Amino acid sequence: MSGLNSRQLDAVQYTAGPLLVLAGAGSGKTRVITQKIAHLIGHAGIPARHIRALTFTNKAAREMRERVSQSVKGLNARGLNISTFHRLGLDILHRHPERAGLRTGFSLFDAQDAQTLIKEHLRGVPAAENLSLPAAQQRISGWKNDFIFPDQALSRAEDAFEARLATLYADYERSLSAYNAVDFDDLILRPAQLFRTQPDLLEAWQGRIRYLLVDEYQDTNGAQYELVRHLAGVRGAFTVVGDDDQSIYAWRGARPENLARLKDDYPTLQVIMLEQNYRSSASILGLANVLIARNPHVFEKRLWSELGAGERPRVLCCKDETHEAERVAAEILNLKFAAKIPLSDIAILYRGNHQAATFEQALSAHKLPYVISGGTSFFARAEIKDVMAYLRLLANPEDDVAFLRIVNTPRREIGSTTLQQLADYARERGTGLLATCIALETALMQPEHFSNRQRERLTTFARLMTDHTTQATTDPVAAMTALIDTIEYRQWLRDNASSKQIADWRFDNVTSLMNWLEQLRRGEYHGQTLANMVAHLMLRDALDRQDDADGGDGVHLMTLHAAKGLEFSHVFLVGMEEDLLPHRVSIDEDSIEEERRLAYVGITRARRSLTFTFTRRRKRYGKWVSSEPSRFLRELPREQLAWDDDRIDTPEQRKARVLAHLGNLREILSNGR
DNA sequence: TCCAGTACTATTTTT
DNA sequence: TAGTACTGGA
Repeated sequence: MSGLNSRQLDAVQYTAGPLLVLAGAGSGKTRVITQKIAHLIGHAGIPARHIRALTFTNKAAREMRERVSQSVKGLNARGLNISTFHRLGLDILHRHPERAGLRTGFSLFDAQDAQTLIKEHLRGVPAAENLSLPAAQQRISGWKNDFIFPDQALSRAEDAFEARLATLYADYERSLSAYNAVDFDDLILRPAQLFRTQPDLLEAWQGRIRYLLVDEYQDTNGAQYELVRHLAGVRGAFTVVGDDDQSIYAWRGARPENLARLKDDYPTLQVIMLEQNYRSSASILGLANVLIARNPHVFEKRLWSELGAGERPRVLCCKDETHEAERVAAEILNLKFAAKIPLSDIAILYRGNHQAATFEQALSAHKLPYVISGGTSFFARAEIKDVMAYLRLLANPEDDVAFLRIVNTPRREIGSTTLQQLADYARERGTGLLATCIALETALMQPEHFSNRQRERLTTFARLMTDHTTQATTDPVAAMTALIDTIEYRQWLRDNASSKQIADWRFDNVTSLMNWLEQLRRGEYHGQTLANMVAHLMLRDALDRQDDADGGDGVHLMTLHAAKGLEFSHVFLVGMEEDLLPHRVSIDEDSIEEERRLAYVGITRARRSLTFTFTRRRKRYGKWVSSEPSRFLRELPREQLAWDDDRIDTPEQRKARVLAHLGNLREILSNGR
C-alpha cells in the first residue's frame, strides 16, 4: 500500500461504515478503489466473492479488473466481481426471471430495438401532436431512470400531451412483456423493483454482496440509486467514489445530487476528499479551479498539485474551422518532431462529433495518424444486427422485433402487406409472429385472407427457424453456422455490397461474432442457455474489447464526454466558442453549469500542455456564421493564459512549422522504403 | 417489391 | 451542407 497519501490511505482502510470518497480529477481514485479491494480481501477478511465493484462502462470495468489483479497478487481473489451496473442487473434477472415476470430465455432489446417498437406504437398518431420518435423514446427512458412506472406517469400527467406520452409508455411496456423482452433501462429498474417488493430475494443478494464499491457515483440515476441503496441495506457496507464537478450526464438521467443524498440516507456516512492532483501541471490545474469555482458546490474542494507550474496554457485564435484544424495539425507536427512526443500522448477534444471531420482532413493531409473514438459501433452494423436477430429468434421465439428484422433478410418476398396480415392474425390468436407462422402450416382453420403463396413463404421461414432450434440449444455456433449457410448469407452480402472486399469484411465481422459466442459457450457461460449468451453479447463487452485491441498509435480525437476518465500529456481543447461550448441548446435550456463542468473535464485531462482554440467564423448547416470566444475563456484570468491573437503566424512559428513538416516528409519517405 | 427522389433534421451516448 | 428516413411510381 505504499505510494498512497494519507487521505487515500484513510479511504482504503476505512471499512467501519458507509464511505463517500470525493475524488477530484487526477487524484488517484482508481488506485484507491483497487487498493481498497485488496485491503478488503487481505485485511478486512471479506472473501473476494462477496465483493462487488460497479462501473458504468465495460471499459472502466475491464481497466479496474486489470489493475486489481496487480494489487491483489498473492491474495485469494477468486470470485471477485467487477462489472457494469447493467451486467449486475442482467445477472439478477437471469437468476430469477420468473420473479420479475419474465420467462426464461427473455430477450434484451437495445436502444434501436426499443425505437422500432415505439415507432410501431406511434403509427397512426397524428403528426399534429408533434411527438417525435427520439423525444418519445427519451421520455420513456427518463421515466424508467427515475423509477416511474406507466400508471404513475399517467397520473402525474398535467396535460393531454403528457398523457399521450404516458399511454405510449404503457403500450411500449405491454409489448415488451408480450415479446418476453426487457430493454437496457429495465436491467436496472426491474432488479431494483424486485428488491423493493421481495424481501427474501433482497436478503439473498445482500448475503451474496457483502461489500459494494461504486465508481463515478455522480453518474448514477434514480433507479441505480435505488439498486445501490437496497443492496447496501442498513449495514451500509459500501464505498462510493465520485466527483460532482465531473457530472456531465444529467441529460441522460444522472442525478449528481445522489452524492448529497447519501448523507441523509446514511447519517454515519464518512466523507473523504481527495484533493491532491497527480496529473496536471499547476498552471493547468489553476485554470480548472478558477473555472469550476463559478459553479455552486455542495462539497467545497480545491485541487492542488506538487508538479511544477509548467507551460502557460495557450489560446489560439483562428479564422475559421479549416484554419483551426490547420493550426492544430501544425502544432502537433511540432510536438512530434521538435519535442519527440509520441502521437498517442496527444488528444484533440471537442464538444460535438461533427467537429471531428475538419481535424481528420488536416491530420490526413499531414500524414499524421489518428484514432477516433465514437462513430458507428460494431453492433450498429447491419450484418451483426442480422445475425444477432437470428440468434435472438432462435433463443426466444416470441421476439417479434427480431422476427421482423430478418423475416425478409435475405429476400424471401415477404413484404409489408403480408406482414401486416400476419400481425393482424397474430393479434387475433394472441401468439407471437413466429408461432403464428408455424400455426399457419398446421392450423385447421385457415384465415381466408392469406393467399397460398404468402402462407407458403411464411411457413418456409418458420420451418427454417424450427429446423435449427434444437441444435441451437446444444451448440449454438454450429446451429448458426448451418443457418447462415442455408440462407446463403454470404452470397447475400456480396449481392448487396459495393465491392467484394466490403462483403468479405462484413462476413469477417459475422465470423468474429460467432467466435465470441463460441468463447462464451466454452468459458464463463458453459452450460448456460443461448438466450443468456445472446443477452451478454447485447451488453457489448466484446465490441469494446476489440476496439481496445486495434486502437493503434495516433493522435486521439474524441468528444469531451468520451474523454472523461482519460489523460493525455498534450490536450487541444478546440471550438471554445459560444453556442458550441457552451452549446446553443444548453444556453437555451439554462444548463450552463453542466457545460462548464464539460470544459472542466476537458482542461483536467491535460498533463503537461493545454491549448484552447476558437474561430472567428464557422460554417453552420452550410452557412457562414460568425462566432465569438466562449464565456468560459473569458472566465479565466487573462494573465494565466498565453493569448495568440495574431491571425498570421510569426516568422518563428512559420519556421518551426516548415521544419516540422520537412521532418514528417523525411519520415514518410524513409518508411516507404 | 424495389428504387429513386424528396422531406427532414441537425449535442453529448452508455448499456 | 450532409446524412438519413420515408413515400410514391415502375
